[in-house]
Amino acid sequence: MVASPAAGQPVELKVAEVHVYGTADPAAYPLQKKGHSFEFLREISHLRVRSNTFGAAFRVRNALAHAIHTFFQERDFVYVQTPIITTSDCEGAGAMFHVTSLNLRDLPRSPDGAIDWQQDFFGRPTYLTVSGQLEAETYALGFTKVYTFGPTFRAENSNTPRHLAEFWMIEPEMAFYDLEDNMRLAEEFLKFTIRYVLEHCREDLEFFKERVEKTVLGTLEHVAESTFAHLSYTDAVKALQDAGKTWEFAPEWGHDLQTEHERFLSEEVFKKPVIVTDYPRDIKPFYMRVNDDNRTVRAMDVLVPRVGEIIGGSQREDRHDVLLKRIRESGLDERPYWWYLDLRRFGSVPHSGFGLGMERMMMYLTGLKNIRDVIPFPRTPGNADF
RNA sequence: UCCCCGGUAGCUCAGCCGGUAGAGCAGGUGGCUGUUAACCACUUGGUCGGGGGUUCGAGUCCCUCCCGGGGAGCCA
Repeated sequence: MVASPAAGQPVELKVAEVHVYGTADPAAYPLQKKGHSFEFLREISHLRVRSNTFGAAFRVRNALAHAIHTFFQERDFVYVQTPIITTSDCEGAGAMFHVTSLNLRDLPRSPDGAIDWQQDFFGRPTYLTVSGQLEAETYALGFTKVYTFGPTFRAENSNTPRHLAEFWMIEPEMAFYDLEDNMRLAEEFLKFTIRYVLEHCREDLEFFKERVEKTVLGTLEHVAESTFAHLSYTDAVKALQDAGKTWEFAPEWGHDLQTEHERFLSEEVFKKPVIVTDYPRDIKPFYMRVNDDNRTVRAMDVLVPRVGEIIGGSQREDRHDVLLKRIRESGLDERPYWWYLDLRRFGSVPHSGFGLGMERMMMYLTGLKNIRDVIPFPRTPGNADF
């Protein structure tokens, strides 16, 4: 390596010997010395990592993973590996993938013609997990503070730039935390990981600012120092109704917030992350703690500009009788939840937690607009190549 | 899954009212060159996403399927 006389570079290599390990036919090699579309590069996911954008993206992803563990480990959380194969067939988070070792061309049948799952590997229907939350709760009641960080699966036929069939989720769960503690942790967590990436991936973030999304660096620096906005679902609906805007779907108490509503709140009203709390009971899952008004639950969604919902969490229902009632109200069979209900029979305590999609966070950090570009090998309906 | 837009050379695209295809880049050859997504000249390269239909004739019009993008729903 010697000083370079050329402009724009401080040093250059003075090569003594060159050994070619593997050649690449230039007529067949798909990567060129020019900008390629992300759609094209996605078709060659095994080669796109050699490009500058994806090199930067996956360095940031690595730093984010490190930041996640660092944040929780520094705060005495215990890392729990929850199961990937599960028998809970309705955790309330969407369609699931079946896991089976049965011969699909010759399925065993019971006398009434239904599939005889007793002959399957686990002796009953099993699925890929959609969430480790329920299992994480059991460990939170043993260790006080835990977190999961692993893959989750959704068999939804979602075709959007924000959904994957296989994605990585972070789910902290804390005993003795109420919703306010939960929100505090979520905000601290987001700021910590942002600061970590700002500090360790400066060059890559500059690259994203220049080539992908010019607001990304400024937004991150701003968010790392700002205080998140808070408002209740009820106030959010009121604010939307009073906004003097024409909506495709009119905001109305009892209906879930639409994407256009969430974007309006985070991008136009507050221009920073917003935490919306206390959603109507009837549009949220059974495990969220019912408020004293009996109409709302202790839920919270963190909405960020550009990405939308990045975190969903709640204080959990810790009262056995209320939880059982809610499971039944939701039309679920309580029997598979016997162990979950046991947590409320044997030393129940208030506890809370949230789920954060790693890829959503990646989109926020990099400014990349398609979730398929922030995971090495994206799985989406009709696509499981590589 | 629903709505909208798209699929033409390896890549990015043009192709008008239907008359059987072009550019830039890449590749090849030669030249030039302290280059940075170099420059000059020449040049190879196409089942126009698949199938069906209308027509004397379809990249172009119609039907259908597949794939991609955007929006919506589901959510993280």
